[in-house]
Amino acid sequence: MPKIVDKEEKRKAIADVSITVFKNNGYHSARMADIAVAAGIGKGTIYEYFKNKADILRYALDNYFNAFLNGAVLAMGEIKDPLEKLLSLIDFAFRHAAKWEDHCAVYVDYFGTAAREKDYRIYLDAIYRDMESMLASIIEEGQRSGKFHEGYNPAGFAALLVSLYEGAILYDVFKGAPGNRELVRDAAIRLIEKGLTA
Amino acid sequence: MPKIVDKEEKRKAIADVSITVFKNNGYHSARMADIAVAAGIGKGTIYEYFKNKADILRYALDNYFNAFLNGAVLAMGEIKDPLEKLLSLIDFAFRHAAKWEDHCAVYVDYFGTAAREKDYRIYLDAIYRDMESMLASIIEEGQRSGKFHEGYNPAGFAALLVSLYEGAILYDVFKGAPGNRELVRDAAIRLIEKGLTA
Amino acid sequence: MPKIVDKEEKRKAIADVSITVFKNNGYHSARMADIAVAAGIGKGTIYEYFKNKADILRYALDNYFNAFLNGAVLAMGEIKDPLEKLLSLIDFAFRHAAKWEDHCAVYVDYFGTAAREKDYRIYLDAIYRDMESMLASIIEEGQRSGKFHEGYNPAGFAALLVSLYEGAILYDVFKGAPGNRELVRDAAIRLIEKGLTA
Amino acid sequence: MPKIVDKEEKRKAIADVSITVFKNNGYHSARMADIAVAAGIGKGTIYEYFKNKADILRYALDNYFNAFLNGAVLAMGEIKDPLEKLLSLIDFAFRHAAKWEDHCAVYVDYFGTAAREKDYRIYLDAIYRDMESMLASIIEEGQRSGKFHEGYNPAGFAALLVSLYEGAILYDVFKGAPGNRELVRDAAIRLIEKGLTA
DNA sequence: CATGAATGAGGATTCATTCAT
DNA sequence: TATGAATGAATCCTCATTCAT
Repeated sequence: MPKIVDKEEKRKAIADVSITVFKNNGYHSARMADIAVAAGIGKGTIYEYFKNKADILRYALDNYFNAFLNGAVLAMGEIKDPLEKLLSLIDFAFRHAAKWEDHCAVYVDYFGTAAREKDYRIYLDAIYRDMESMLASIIEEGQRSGKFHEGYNPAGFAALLVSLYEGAILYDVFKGAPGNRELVRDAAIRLIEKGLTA
Repeated sequence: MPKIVDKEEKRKAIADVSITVFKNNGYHSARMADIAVAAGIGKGTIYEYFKNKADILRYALDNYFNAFLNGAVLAMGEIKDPLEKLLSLIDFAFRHAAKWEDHCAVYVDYFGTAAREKDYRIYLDAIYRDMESMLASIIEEGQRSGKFHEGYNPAGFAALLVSLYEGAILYDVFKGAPGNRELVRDAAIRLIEKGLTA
Repeated sequence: MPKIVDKEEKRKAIADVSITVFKNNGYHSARMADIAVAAGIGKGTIYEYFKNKADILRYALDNYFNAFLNGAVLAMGEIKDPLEKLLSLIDFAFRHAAKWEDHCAVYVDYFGTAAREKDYRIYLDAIYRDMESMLASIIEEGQRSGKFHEGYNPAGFAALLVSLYEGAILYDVFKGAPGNRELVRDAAIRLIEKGLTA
Repeated sequence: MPKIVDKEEKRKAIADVSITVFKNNGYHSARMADIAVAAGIGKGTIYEYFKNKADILRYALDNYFNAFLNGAVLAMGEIKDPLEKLLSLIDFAFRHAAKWEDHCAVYVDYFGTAAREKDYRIYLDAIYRDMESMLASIIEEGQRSGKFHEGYNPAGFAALLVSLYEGAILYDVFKGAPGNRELVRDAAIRLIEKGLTA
């Protein structure tokens, strides 16, 4: 089934180009014509691969989220120690944000839409829930083994970690100052290490 | 003589209504007609008080930021102890976010615009810089007095705190789950207390 | 009846200011607010003196046309010789255009409107007819007395003179080059003198 | 492959229709919707061919002016005698005005705009300068050869001719009386012949 | 009389999407 | 499959005019 491969490949290519356009112009201001030009195809052709403008955004960020989830599983791997596992996850998360920088920038627009439109919301909700339960179980694990401080509510700490991550991404998107990401990451890792362990 | 109107009061009233409309529909989707209807005035009247749609957003969030900055100064007051000062600031910040819930929701859209348009960016940049330097000096103070751990880069920790705050706001906007804010806040305060102190 | 004098005086004052505004911005682009500011009165006050925007234009150019007609009669005075009479009229016409320079500039806009709207058209038509019959009778007089060349159709020559005058005004409005008016006037007078006399 | 369209042809078609609409309603009052309906196309389609409303006007009158300039050169052709050359030019000019009657009617609006907006002004200025220098050199030629009266300032006479022409066009637009154009033309030709020759 | 706050009809323009080729 | 010409719904904003004070 070579055709299908081609089709999927072109979908990805168009989505990648779109992300750049979205990043530069903003999702709302970006015109389909801009994408077509950037992708070197006709305007109509986009609609052979995507239902509409929102569909491109959705698809592109699907990839971003899937890569995160897959990468997160890989990052934790067979690590037994909960602290090590958590730190490996955090390390991966920051590397992921750096690698998918453009997607992160567009994520803000996606977020705004997602907060309002039901379908998007449900979808993003599920992702966040996944991330949080993943984190919460690590926290619980650490607390059970006596390595993490008992005072923390696992769900609350998980939500805190997600918040921190989202905030760091957004802030970096806005700032774009070189070295800022690393500064924040180092502070975060140290703080978590010192503050979470029993 | 014509009707006498408190221009500034009416500006504020329109902006307040607008924020609600922006929150519900999103800034981009919200139509000037929606605002006019919600405010119980004619479409044209809006333009007597604001140059354009963006001007309303800007004005509304100006108030939000100014209230934050003023409140932050008040929250720190005469507190000498750096930890107490920091915690008071954090406590205020979360209360501020709760009080200005609608503005927070719209803040995402503002952020997206600000990241792209020069004027907005400069303005928001200044606010962030203010917040960070405020925080960094508290950290330094704590480190000098030996109360805070020496390992932290003050600027990095300040950026982390801002990130965390922004992330918590955004996450809450998205979630909107009752009790979530408090869960995150408590975890944050405990983490900072435990992790930052020497 | 002092009130009426005041009212009429203020009408004139507003109309004069309006002509300047119309000249600078063009009739269509000029806003009632501009006129109010320029006149140092409130927007609503204009409507105490004029029915609407078009009414101001109409009134202002009424004055212009009336002054022309009155001045023309005066310029011809008791002059018996048809050539002298014609030249005196032409001389006056050019001086009138110079004196009412701003009105001339606005006249273009008026003309465009007049060409389209019935009421305006009828009015302007009457003025042109007056001017033409005035001129035609001078030509006929000159031809009867054997001083003007017989070959000219009086109505045709009158229309030519009006055309030339309108054209000179418009061209001058556009050019605005100093000395241009005089150059055209001298050429016109010489041409008419040489070409019209038998 | 999509429909193949001769862009330039369609541009011309839309512009032609627009001129009719402008003539009937006036440029300012004419709505884009009117043009679309008259052209049998969608409103949006106009913008595929023209940047905006002003662009249509500009394009249409570009054609008008270009046709004039080209026709003028043709009309003068290889004619040696300056009087003959001038009369041929005048004859052409009047025929041109008759042929482009609708454009002439719209020309008034263009003129009003051109007198105010810098870009338009520069453009129209250049055209007038061309016409005048063309005419002035004919006058000079005639004077050198002793055929034209020496008393005329060539530039002044050229400006007079242009004024007369513009005035005749405008006056005709306004009058629209049948036979008027010919009456004016005949008077003009006779006057120039008699008055200009030595 | 004078005012300017309020209004909403009106119009230019944009752009996602469709569809004939 | 690819295209881009065509479309019109959608929306911001302007400004002449009204009218309560």
